[in-house]
Amino acid sequence: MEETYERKQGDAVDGHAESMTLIDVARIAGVAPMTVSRALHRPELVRSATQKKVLDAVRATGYVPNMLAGGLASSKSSLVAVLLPTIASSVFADTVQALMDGLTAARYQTLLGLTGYSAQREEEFVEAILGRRPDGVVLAGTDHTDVTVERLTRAKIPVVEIWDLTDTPIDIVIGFSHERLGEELARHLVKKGYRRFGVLTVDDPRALRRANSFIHELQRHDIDNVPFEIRHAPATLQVGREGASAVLKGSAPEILVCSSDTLAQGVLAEAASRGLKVPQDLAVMGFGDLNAAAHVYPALSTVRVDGGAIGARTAQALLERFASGDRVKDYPVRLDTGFTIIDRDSA
Amino acid sequence: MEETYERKQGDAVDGHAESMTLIDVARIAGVAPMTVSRALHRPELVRSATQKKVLDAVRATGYVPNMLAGGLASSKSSLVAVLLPTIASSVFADTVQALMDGLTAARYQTLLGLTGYSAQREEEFVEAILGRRPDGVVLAGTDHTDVTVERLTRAKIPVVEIWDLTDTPIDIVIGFSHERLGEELARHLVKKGYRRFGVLTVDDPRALRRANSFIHELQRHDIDNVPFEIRHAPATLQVGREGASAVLKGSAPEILVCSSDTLAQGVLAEAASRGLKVPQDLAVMGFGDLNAAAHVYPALSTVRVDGGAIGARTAQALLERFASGDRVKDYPVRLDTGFTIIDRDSA
DNA sequence: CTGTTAGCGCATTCAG
DNA sequence: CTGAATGCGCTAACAG
Repeated sequence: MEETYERKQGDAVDGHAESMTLIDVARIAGVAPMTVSRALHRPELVRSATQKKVLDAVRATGYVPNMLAGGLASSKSSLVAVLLPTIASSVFADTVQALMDGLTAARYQTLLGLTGYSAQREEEFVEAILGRRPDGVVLAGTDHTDVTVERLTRAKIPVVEIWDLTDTPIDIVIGFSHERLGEELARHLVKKGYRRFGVLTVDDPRALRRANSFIHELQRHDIDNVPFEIRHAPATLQVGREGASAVLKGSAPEILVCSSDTLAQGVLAEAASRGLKVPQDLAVMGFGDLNAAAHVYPALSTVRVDGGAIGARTAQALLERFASGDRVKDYPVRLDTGFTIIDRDSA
Repeated sequence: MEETYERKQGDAVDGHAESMTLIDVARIAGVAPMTVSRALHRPELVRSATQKKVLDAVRATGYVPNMLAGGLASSKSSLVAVLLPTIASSVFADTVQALMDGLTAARYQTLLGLTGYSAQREEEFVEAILGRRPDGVVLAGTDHTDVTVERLTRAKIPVVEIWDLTDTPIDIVIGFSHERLGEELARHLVKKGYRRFGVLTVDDPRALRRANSFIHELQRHDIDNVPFEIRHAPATLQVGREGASAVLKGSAPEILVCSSDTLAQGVLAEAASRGLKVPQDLAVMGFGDLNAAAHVYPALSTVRVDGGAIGARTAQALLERFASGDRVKDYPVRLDTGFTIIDRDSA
């Protein structure tokens, strides 16, 4: 019981904590290594007196469990990989925040990868990240390379595709249909009486799909030759302003539909500088309402999506899978988080 | 040489890739496990014929190296932990993007933690994250709990504190002095002739320090009782608008100094709705210029900081440390990235 | 250039 | 409730 250990107790605190191991702690606590492991991870299996000895030893040594070793031994990494195109566009900010809040509360950590809208880079990230043996993977969108899909499928871990919807998810999909959004928006605006449209979008794939289905639906209502301006992502105020200028140069739309609120705010600035009244002279439609822009610019219309809900649901879905012990897909999940058209127009 | 392995070559591709190990690959390639490891990580040490055999076997099996095991054996995780208050404020977006670009190019992966401006949460994150044995840690700011500093110091890995400056960094610090910024801005504006100020800030610690030193410097110029409005982070357009309204209720400043451009844009919206001309009736000062807002709103003044440079320098500093093999601090780095006052006022 | 031996730090599985 | 044996998958260090 009374192990003789040479270290001076007082000094142990300043010792080489980085080299402290479970065995060191066990020796100092006078118990077996396995008991230390239990005291740390499953305290209910350990007598409280033992528990105390262990915790004292942990504090004295500054021991930090090595999760590489733990993960290797248990085949559980407590890691979730998240692959996003960018965080610059802030479209994903709420989602990431909610997702990480949920995961962190359950003691999962997050490995982040920024793919820049490139399926190729996504593929490389997936390969690199799978090497960490994450317990789950979250990725934006549903367009991936075949290799990406195959690797993810093989990994036999929960995979969540977010911010989009598909009938053939890899595993779980949580988001909304960008095609349907484009269509419904077109129908809504046509019904309001608009006939002359303009479209301003960045080259984010999902934004393009919204825009294409929007324009396609307009065509079904005999509205053709819609001015269509595409700019490189990320969407900034300046891109919005310049894009508006470009659209207005060749046409005189009643309403300019933008791929994001940031773009729409840039359009607002351009309209103001031209003395155009919004929405009377030019109506402006954004997308996202993540910063509640529609509250600040009462003339601004937008399509609101709940990024936070997507993140929260994603965390929830993952945690359910983890808890169920089924690391493979036992049931498909396809969650439509929907969207809301917020219309401030007087048309 | 000619190992007899039972698996049908063609079918191996559809095999249980998740259970494939270095030994499986070695057997199929007809070499020793160590040779597979070399072929994968240090190809220059392997004859190209051997190299080919190994790569063929890797492809055939869909083998994905287990970095948990590799990290455990080599004491190198190729992981960098990044702790930020939030990504919602977008202040860090450019920084993170540049940082990750640099790290990814060098095959380091990023573990992200969102602390929400809480030193306590940061402390918990540091403990949890150190368990992964990251090769480096990046954290925002220089205000940490004693425990955080002690743990980080003990870890004996490069630590970079960013977006701030201090004379007593844990290890490396890259950013600028928020105190100096507040002072210089105050002197600049006083020199321009302003006498009636208003301050609108969110409760981000660094924003508060800028605001406090700004106000303190004003006092040295005999300007007292500056209206000072503090709102909860994150900074949104709406917070800016409401905050402006609050400040303008009790005073009539010539210039309203805001803790971010987002806030400033909200102020612009409020000014517009009140029919105030900017900057003639009310000048507005932002901070960041990360979205190049100053290009879009010519009346908006701001203090520009280069978030991307901070991220790029951070990646560079870390990679240098990694390359030098010195995991401990061999030389202190204190890099002032500076700031630029962009003044659009006609005062 | 390639193989062998040893062990990284921990958790699983059994005994007690 | 606690302990001992074993191995997770890989790489360092050496030997050839």
